Amino acid sequence: MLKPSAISGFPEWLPAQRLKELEVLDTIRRVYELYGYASLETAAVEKVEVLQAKGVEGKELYGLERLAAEAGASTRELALHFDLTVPLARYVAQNYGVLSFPYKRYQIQKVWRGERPAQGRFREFYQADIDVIAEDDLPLHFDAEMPAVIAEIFERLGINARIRVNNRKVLMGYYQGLGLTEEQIPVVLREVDKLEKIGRDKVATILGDLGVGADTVNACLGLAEAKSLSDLTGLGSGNELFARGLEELRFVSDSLAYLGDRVEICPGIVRGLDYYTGTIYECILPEHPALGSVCSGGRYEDLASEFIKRKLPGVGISIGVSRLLSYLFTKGGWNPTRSSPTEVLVALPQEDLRGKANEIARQLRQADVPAEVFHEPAKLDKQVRYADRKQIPYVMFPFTWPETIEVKELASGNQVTQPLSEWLEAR
RNA sequence: GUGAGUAUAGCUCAAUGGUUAGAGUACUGGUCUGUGGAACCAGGGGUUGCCGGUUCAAGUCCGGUUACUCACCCCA
Repeated sequence: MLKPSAISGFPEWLPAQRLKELEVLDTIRRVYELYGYASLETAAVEKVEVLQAKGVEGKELYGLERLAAEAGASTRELALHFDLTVPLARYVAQNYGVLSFPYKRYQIQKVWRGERPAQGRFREFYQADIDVIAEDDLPLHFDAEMPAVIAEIFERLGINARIRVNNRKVLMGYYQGLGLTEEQIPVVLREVDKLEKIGRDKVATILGDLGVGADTVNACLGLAEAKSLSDLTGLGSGNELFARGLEELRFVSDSLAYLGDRVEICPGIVRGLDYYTGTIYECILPEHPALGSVCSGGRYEDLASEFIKRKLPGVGISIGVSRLLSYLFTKGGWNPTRSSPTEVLVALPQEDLRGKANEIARQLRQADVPAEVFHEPAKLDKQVRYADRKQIPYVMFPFTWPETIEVKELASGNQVTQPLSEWLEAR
């Protein structure tokens, strides 16, 4: 017999958790659509050359091949997508002629990454992306829309989250103004990004070891520790890029003022992917910052230059749904108990009541109430216990059908006898 | 990729190198054939991850291997 075992990094939820996951996915989808984004689903598989077009390392990718592939056949052509942005770029380039721009799409799919799994970090997980792609110019309007959408989703889900916004131009301009070279900037950025995690002193030491002068180190940390727009005025040594970034950041900040402290301007955040060129986002849970970002994204100047000779700027953001759920299930106090969508269990006390039980269930379903009939005549305690275990809220008994129905509400233990139509109305 | 740890019943874990590997929990049945959560009783459930070695004797010691977990790196 094969031993069943979990594959590390490939999460599988229990029924109650999956139900919750669907709720979350539905909420995300609903809000995305409320803002006018259209759904896109792309193939799980892309050509390796497409996936690597934006400089992704091969070791992150899971290749795809037939187990019984003929000897000599090339087996390194296809791989599972590791994010949803690269497939989007390919798709937009391919369908450029028939899409209307700005193209607003959402995409909720699993992605795969060949990483070592850890708390909140998976090899297979859901991402829920939205992006807007424009031709030539993309108004800043959309940079401000991203956090608005995300904030609304978190609000509907009852999750306390903090969306942080920064701008790559601010970072690049600032560091250029300090006289750092093109080679130094990415390295310095990566270290500065650890400020919150390892503390000011350690970052200063590391930067010093990289050959950055003491004054410059202080200046780097000065930007990273800025907490608001006003902390930035007077900085930047007159650098033009910095000034433009600041302008953009101000526009976004002003547009999102109504969200209060759910969105904060945070010049310390960096984001890993280097194709971001303007606004960048990340999103943390204040109650568990160690989990890392549960949602991030940014603006890029040119989505699909590898695939098409058109300038297609975009801005997008992606929710790490699996990471978010893993947190909510373990530390976030979400302990879903409902393990079935059934709202009413129709009891089947004896075989000769089967017709009545089936009819009750049919009428419930017609009224859009998920209902199931117990699968065999059995003692009623067993049937009620079944409903209890699955947290099915109601059990109906068919004895008095069709005039009335006996309904037991499990949470309270109360039982009433009334016509089904009355029960449906009161619901 | 680097470092450390763990592996025994479906799950959580016991068992000094020594009889037939136990407990809690979960499951099934009963006490209780018109109604859940409790209690009590009974029952089923194991190639101790895998391969090899040491020993009269290995769940236990040693080597290897695989998987999993945690931290780092990085990211959603």
